[in-house]
Amino acid sequence: MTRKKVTSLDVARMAGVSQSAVSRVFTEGASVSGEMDRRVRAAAEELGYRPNALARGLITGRTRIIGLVVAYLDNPFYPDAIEKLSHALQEKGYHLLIFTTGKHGIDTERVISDLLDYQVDGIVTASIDLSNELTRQCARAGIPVVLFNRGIPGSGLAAVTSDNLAGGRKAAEFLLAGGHARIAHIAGFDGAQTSRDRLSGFRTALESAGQGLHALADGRYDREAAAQAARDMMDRADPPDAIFVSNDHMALAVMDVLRFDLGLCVPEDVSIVGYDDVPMAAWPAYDLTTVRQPTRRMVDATVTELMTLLDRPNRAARVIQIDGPLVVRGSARIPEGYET
Amino acid sequence: MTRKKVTSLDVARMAGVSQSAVSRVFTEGASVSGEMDRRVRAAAEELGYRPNALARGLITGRTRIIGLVVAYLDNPFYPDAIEKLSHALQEKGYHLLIFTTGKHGIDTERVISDLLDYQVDGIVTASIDLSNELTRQCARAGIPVVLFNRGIPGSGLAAVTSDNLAGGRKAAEFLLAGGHARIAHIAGFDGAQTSRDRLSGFRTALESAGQGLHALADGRYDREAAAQAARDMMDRADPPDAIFVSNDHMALAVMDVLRFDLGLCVPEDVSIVGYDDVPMAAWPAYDLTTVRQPTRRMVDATVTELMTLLDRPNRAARVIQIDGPLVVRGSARIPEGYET
DNA sequence: GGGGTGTCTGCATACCTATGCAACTGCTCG
DNA sequence: CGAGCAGTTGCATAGGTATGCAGACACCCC
Repeated sequence: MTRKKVTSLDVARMAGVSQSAVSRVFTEGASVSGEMDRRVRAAAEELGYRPNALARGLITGRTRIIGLVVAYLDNPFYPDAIEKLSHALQEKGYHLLIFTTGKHGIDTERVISDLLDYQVDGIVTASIDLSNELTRQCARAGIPVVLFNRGIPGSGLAAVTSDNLAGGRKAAEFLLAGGHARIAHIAGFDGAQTSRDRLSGFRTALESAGQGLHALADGRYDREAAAQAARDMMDRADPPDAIFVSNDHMALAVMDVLRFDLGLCVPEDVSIVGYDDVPMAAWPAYDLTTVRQPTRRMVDATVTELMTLLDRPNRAARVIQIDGPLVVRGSARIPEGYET
Repeated sequence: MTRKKVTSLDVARMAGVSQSAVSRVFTEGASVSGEMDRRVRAAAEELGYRPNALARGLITGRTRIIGLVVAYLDNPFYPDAIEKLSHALQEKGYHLLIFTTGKHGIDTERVISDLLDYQVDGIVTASIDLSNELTRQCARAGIPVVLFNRGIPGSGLAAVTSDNLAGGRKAAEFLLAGGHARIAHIAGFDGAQTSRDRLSGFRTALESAGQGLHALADGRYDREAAAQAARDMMDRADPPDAIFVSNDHMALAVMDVLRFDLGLCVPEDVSIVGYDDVPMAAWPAYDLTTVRQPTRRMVDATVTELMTLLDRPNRAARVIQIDGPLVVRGSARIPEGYET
């Protein structure tokens, strides 16, 4: 019923040449005559032959597989990025092998083992914070790692993020220009450098304007936690008149709480600024002012860095920060002079 | 700097046993004495040995890799499903290798070739309609295929969907019970069986109530197309008073158009019913009445079917339909006697 | 004590391809 | 005309593991 697997040897026999010849025809940069090329390809076509990527990987030591380690996909920023990343890698003949960790990275250990078992050429992580243990293991195996949308300062690992410090600053300047007096922040997860940087840039800008951070809470990159944080903040004696939320995913939850739980108006009662510019931020139901993370450029940088490290494993890993604009919409009071 | 790769032979030498012994220790179901097991594992631990999945796959013919073919991830139903699918497969020692096709499946051919090159054990497709060509190639290679959230009748391929006919019917009955007189539908993509079934169940139910479909448009599973379709419908002399939209992703776009473009109220002016019950459907800004697709159960069924086909490739593929409830929220007029 | 049974182990080989090396061809150039 | 060279090709081997086969061993029971 189902045909036997067809190998390069089968093709060689049919074409009356050696197995090496077949291999060379399908190997880029090998020396093959036009005649040979024609005969082998004809035979291959007829038999339906395609080189076995595994056997190839076994011998070349390069599998053209990139491991993608990801904790969750409910923040729409990630599916979008992953789709683009997969496309970009596919262009270059690479593919993504997915490894999901628990939301709190419990089983990271096992995931890493699996990862190494598959002899992946490189690793991209997203929506996850890895332990030093992992770092060490991958370095030891000589596998390049690129952190996407996260960074671990001092780890020596390559990382691609937006310019989170600048982004936080832009949010602060915008809210200050809007004349807000009680400006709060709901952070992502205080173990994540990305979140810390956004906070740091935000706070610094507030302080240099002579204003302090009015309130601070941890939303743990989770809708429910962010919603609760917002409720708590608004429940205080002097609630904030503006909240910068560390990503859009949480910001939308905060807007829902303000409007539907507390009956407040955005931006009249409270201004909201998010981070990411996910597609939903542009939807009229939210119309969220937010700092854009240039997904495309971040993905391109990730791919470029990865390819570079594949070529030269010993080159120092780079930490790349890509600047993104503040996208002004309707969820925060618009100061004089700002274009929407 | 970076250590050499450590192989089973290295472990064997250190433990003073044969390479086969090492292999057996790491092979489930092989016969090994307790003493041997201990010695080998100790040596393996010390050297940091892990079996090479590629070499293993090459010889066993099973890679424990499942190819996932996906066209787009912007409909949040898919990221959610993929995350669950990845988890479930990981439990069983399998992993997903991603292949993205263009939104309109242009480069399906190349994708299939790549897929086969990697010797995947099985294939899952999502958000995509495959050509018969693909079907044929995979069958020929003896690789089981499971279509997720799509089905191709008569193809003989395994498929897991919700009960789309019943779902369409439920939507119709709900809208009929709500007393709507001009009931329209915005379909997904008329090449997709899933969409056709939803329409068919919907239309049949309307007709058996003596009512016809008031209007019909194709939203191509795309936000923009769906929005335009809604505008066109509402622009007619006798606009609908209810619209059943073939998935939530489009339904949310339709609600945005109605409210923000046309200044209409939902559900007072127009009732909206969606399909999927994506997380956002429950958000208060939309509060969308929708037919739930039980993602967890669909994923479980997909994994089960896949595992079964891996064991017995010749067993007939099954088409599995999983029933999901209508989740009543606030986007459609609620008839007497319905619980919210 | 011998034959049967069951458990472990090692040897040798197979899986499929890429590649170093040597041999061969046809050619140019001195 | 011979040396040298570039371009092709085949041979043989490597890459890391799983597994059939046969041998070794222990054990039991008659």
